[in-house]
Amino acid sequence: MPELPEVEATCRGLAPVITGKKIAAVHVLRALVTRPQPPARLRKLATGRRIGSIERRGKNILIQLSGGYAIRIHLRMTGSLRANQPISAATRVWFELGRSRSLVFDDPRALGCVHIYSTEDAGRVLADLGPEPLAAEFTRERFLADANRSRQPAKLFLMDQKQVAGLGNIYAAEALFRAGVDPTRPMNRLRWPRLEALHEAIVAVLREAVKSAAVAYSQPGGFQEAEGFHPAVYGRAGQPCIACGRKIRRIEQGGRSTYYCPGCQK
DNA sequence: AGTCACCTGATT
DNA sequence: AATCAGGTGACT
Repeated sequence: MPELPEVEATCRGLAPVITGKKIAAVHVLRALVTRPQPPARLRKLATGRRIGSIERRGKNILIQLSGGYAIRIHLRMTGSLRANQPISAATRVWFELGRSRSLVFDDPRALGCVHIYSTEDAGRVLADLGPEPLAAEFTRERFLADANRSRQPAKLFLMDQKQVAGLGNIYAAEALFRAGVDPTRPMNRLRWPRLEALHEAIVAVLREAVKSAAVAYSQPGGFQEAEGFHPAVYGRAGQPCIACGRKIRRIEQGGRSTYYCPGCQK
């Protein structure tokens, strides 16, 4: 599930709950998720430190700790991070925060990861990420310049974390639909009005999604059903386009599904 | 630039 | 039994 909006909602939801808490103990139930770092490293380096902040960078979660260390968590496809939840079969790592408080990383597929770095190393690890689409650095000018430099198909460009940080399969497809851009179109062949529309669509789609994700995250069950976000194209192959009525198509790009409207996206 | 491997669970 | 999944890094 998690793309930028869900990760953002996770951080916002957790910040007031875990900031300032001290990590009393670390339990790594699945060594897989700390790989290639040994689980003992996380245990040793995190235990006893205090949580200074929790922030998002792209789809990464960064938990800054006292003493110049940071935990980086990536939820990948099926990870989730919640406070004061009972551990389950899907729990891979959990942190005791004292007074029976906890921070629990669940991930049924175990594709996600939990690493600990010195603050400088954390910076290096995240250095390759492109601009934050919801920050001031994501200007039209920068987007235009980056687009002109790339021959990638538009959908793959949007999902490339080095180009824009945080978009995944759903919101990339939704932004392209909203801007009327053919997902297979090479980025450097897009011209100004369309490119500006795409820039705006990215920001608008993500802003809306962050709002509904924040609501969904505050629900007891997590993100699950309570979602207020209804995709216009994602997952709707064969169904009529909400704008023109033509059938939504599904194609494959980079080994993943792309959904788009052949009428609206040229 | 394209394909695969990493994992597991849900759906066909 | 086979296919699919909202992500990414390491291969060719």
